[in-house]
Amino acid sequence: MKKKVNRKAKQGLETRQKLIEAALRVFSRKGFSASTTKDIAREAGVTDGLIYHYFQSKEQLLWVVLEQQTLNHKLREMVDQYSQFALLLEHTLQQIFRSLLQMLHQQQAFIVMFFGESQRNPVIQERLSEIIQQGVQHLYRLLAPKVAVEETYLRTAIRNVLASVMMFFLTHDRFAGDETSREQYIRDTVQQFMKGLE
Amino acid sequence: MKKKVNRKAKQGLETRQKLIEAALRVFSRKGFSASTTKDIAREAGVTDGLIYHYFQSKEQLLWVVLEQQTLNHKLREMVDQYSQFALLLEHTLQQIFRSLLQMLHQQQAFIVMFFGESQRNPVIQERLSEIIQQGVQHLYRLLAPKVAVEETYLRTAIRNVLASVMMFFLTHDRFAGDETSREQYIRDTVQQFMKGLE
Amino acid sequence: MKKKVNRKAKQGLETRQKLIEAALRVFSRKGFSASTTKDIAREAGVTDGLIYHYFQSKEQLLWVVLEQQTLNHKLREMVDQYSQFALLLEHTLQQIFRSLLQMLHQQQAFIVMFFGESQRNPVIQERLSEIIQQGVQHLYRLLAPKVAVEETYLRTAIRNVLASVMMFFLTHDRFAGDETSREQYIRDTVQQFMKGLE
Amino acid sequence: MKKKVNRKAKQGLETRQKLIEAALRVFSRKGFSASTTKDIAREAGVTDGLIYHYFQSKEQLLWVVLEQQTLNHKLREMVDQYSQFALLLEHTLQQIFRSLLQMLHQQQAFIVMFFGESQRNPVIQERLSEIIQQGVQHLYRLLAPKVAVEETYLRTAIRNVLASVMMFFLTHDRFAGDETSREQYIRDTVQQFMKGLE
DNA sequence: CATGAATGAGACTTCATTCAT
DNA sequence: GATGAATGAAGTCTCATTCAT
Repeated sequence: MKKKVNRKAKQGLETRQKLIEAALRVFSRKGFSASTTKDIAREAGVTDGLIYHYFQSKEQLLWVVLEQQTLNHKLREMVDQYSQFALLLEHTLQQIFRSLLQMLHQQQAFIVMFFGESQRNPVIQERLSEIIQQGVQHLYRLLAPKVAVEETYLRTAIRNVLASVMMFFLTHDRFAGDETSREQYIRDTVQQFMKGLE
Repeated sequence: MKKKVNRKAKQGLETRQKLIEAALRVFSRKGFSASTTKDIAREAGVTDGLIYHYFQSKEQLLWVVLEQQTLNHKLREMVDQYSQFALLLEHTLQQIFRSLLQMLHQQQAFIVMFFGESQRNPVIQERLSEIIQQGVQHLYRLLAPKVAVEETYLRTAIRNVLASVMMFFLTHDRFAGDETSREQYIRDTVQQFMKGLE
Repeated sequence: MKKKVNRKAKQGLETRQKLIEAALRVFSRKGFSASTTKDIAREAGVTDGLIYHYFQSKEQLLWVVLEQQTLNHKLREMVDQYSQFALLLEHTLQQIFRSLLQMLHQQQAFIVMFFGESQRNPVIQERLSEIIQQGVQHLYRLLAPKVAVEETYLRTAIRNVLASVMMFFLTHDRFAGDETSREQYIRDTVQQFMKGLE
Repeated sequence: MKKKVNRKAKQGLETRQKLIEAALRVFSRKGFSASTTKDIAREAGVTDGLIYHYFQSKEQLLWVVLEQQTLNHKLREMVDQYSQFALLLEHTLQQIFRSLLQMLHQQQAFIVMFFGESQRNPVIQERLSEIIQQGVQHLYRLLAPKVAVEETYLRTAIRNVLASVMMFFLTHDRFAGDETSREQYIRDTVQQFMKGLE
């Protein structure tokens, strides 16, 4: 008896999750407005109407997708991971940015969509702001003990370098995906960043 | 008789331009997909069907809007203007970024839309890439004679700082529009940039 | 030039009117909720979407239908018409009720729908109340000079007899449409009504 | 074992009844077509699918609701009750109508719905006709021995006065529920009715 | 008996586009 | 050049109904 309920409830949650992930993919691919509920349902392998069993509207589905999104969980993991090794700070940062670019590359479309929708929805804007805040914070914890600059200045520097990396892949990396130039970019960017903190 | 035709033709061009500008505003506000031709017609103060007298489709109207867009004309003007004065390079850059932020602030919505659409349309992507390229070029011409670093390194630095400024306003400036923190940001960013070129 | 505009505007109004009349028929036949916009469009001989060129929603279309409805215009005409002849009051009333039953018969479905919707929409309720009020008023003007009873009493009597006639056809007339029993009913009802005013 | 089955069967009947009553309320509130099975299930405090365990369709549920409905059971009780006392006929009728109005007030929405559905379903129409017939019959039994008029005439009078009372509450009583005017109405209506039978 | 996930037809509505005027 | 009526495909969402558990 109990089992039955559990199994059914579990299946429900699974389907819900399937829908969220499908929505993430479709929204990323086409943008929110151009995505249709039919697209999402097909992507999730269910029928149209089921979306509305789990979500009140297409809009609310977007919110859930964005809420669940944790772009900077991975950033945190990277920071934690690489900061264990007693590397030169410069090398640590290179490693982090290398991974970051890879991650961003996978989420590229999603991020652009996120920005686009934040434009016209304050709730989403808030969420985006929050995520960026946290991303900066992760790097700040790594760097603060190791460099001797004022807090605000350091935060600005971090924010700027994150922005740069993001823009790099948004505007460049995806066109010419060649390894060499990416490595060059990372080296140069880290160098500039470090010099800026001297 | 000739005059009449001319006047009519002129009026036609005016209407066309009115439509392009209206489309720019509406696309910026809502994104391409969520904008309706009715919205655009109303914004331009004409009736529904007229768009199709001047443009083949809503899509083509977007192309025309983007083609006409010259975000970096203004950047060039700024560079030209400020580089005349024999200011410290640092002050020149501060002036430029100050103006740039102001300009970006006005075009914010449009830029986000541009990015969004570039995501799913290669032609638009190309156009965006072109514009960025040119923007970098303008600053490069200003800086190349004055700093002693390798070309690629300098270009990367410029690209990065432009990206930073852009992101700053996309994610921060619009929330807290206070003068002080903006000035602080500009000072810090220019300082980092200059240090990175030493 | 002027003519063109006029002709087009006129055609627009005609289509609008066609839609209102089609909606009246369909709503009457099926009730508001069970009527589909497709039904209405087909009944009017146009395509689906056109409804929304003229009306904001199905609901608003209902309002327009009800606003335009003037059940008691005809009652007024009857009263005016029959009261000219120097008939016995009894005969005049018989004539009026005879015509009234005929009219109600044609509008039967519409009236039931009207009642049904008034149930859950205050605006419609108001409108219904208004129409009844006016209906009573028309008969009141005819009778007041000719009978010697108190105003409230007379109004109640009129309201009652109108209600009776209405109910008669709603619950009876449509089953057994035979002439004889209808005539009998009219005679009896008028007689009761007159006696009640003595 | 037997007991268990019985208990279960009993619970089943209870649930069935709960559903019927819930359906009655929801249908009354929204009309048949605008009521959803989900509404009904929620109103009954059960889950969606259960309705289809007890009823074949939403339509059939309506039939069961209407079959179970006995508007005139109460009328009969009233007639029986009040006719025991040796009151003046006029006072008896006033009492009856007073109670009737109260009852109608409670069932108002249901009645309108009943009429509405009878419009488009012959089976329901039949049922409505039957109920009215019986209502008239109850009053006829009370009055026939006490007044000296022809049968058809008396039946018409009863039918009319019932219709009046019904319409009164449908179109008036619900707006202005004040005691005084209701009492006035009852007095006037009974008076007219009695005069009509002289 | 009871649950609620799932289906799929179809409802209302929007909107790019066409075209007669 | 300009209007706005008309089209029809497609989109979001609802809902009666089924069924595995």
